[in-house]
Amino acid sequence: MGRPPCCDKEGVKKGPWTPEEDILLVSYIHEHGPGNWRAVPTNTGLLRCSKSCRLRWTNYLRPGIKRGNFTDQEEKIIIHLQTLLGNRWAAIASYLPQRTDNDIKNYWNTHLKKKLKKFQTGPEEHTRDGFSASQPMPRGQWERRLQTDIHMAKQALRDALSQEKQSYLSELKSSNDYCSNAIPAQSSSTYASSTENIARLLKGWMRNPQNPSQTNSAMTQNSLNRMSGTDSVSSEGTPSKANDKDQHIPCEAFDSLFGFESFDSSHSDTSTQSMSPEASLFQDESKPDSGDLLPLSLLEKWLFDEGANQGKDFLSDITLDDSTANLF
DNA sequence: AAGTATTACAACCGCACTCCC
DNA sequence: CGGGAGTGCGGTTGTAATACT
Repeated sequence: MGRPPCCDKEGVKKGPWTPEEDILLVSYIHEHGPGNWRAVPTNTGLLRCSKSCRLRWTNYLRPGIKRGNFTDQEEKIIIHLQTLLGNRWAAIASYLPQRTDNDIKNYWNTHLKKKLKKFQTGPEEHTRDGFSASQPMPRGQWERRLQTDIHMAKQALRDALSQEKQSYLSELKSSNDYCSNAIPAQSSSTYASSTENIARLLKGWMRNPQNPSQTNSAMTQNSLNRMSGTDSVSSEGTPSKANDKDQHIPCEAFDSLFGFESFDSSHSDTSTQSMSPEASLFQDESKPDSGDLLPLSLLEKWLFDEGANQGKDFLSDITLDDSTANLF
């Protein structure tokens, strides 16, 4: 007898989430916290399977998610880690706390794969020592590999870190001003946390609740995104341009609606200490160490930690450049 | 301007793993 | 210890948006 489906196939809605569903889900999680996904559809009245709810939360609604373009820095890190870990997107994502594994996976499949192919005109995709990305090694094996390869990882990542640190830091700094200031014009990479997603979503939704094109179930996620940005209409009714999409988004919109402080990653530099309990809860639920640490320093910390585990000679191996060293 | 191809990404599916009874 | 439930993860698909002809 096979395993029963995670939910009844009948009466379960599929496809893009509507703003109403998002709001239901977010408010439920706000109240009860994430987890026990099985109970979510029942308790919220959502006609979604528990899995779908979890996915929606972890991939889109969860606080601290950075969306939009990947920076060169992130690209390099992903490439390095993919080389080391294979398609272990969750593992890779854990070193890019603001990105979801799904996001990274998509980005790899749509961008990086092609990019690498351009450079690797050779036969099989990479295979440093015979392991192909399409044939990931067993877990125990790759962990052992990872340990033995830590030196190489360190080297590769250090290269990426030292090259990109400055630009990355300035970018992070910019993103930290997100709520209080307009997003910098140079920001081709959009930082749209779930807070903004929902806030914008609500803004548009409440402004035009009768607009069937925006509120009915046919509304797609993409249209949601547009509502939150490209296609959004300012309070004066002037359509905003795509490039303006991240400007002046008040985090307070969401806060006031749900009654808790913004758990947006843009406030992450203030750390969970200053967060509301709810926000902390969300942060805790998020990926390990998510949000509160610079992804970059997280990575470096990882390197150091790994190094510490590897043995004392590891650290002596590291010759960080000045800018990197100053981080600590 | 219209049709077609390509790209991007949200969401789904199914297997694997962990935990609890 | 075994089995079931819940969850995590990676691969894949569907479709809207965009680019190209």
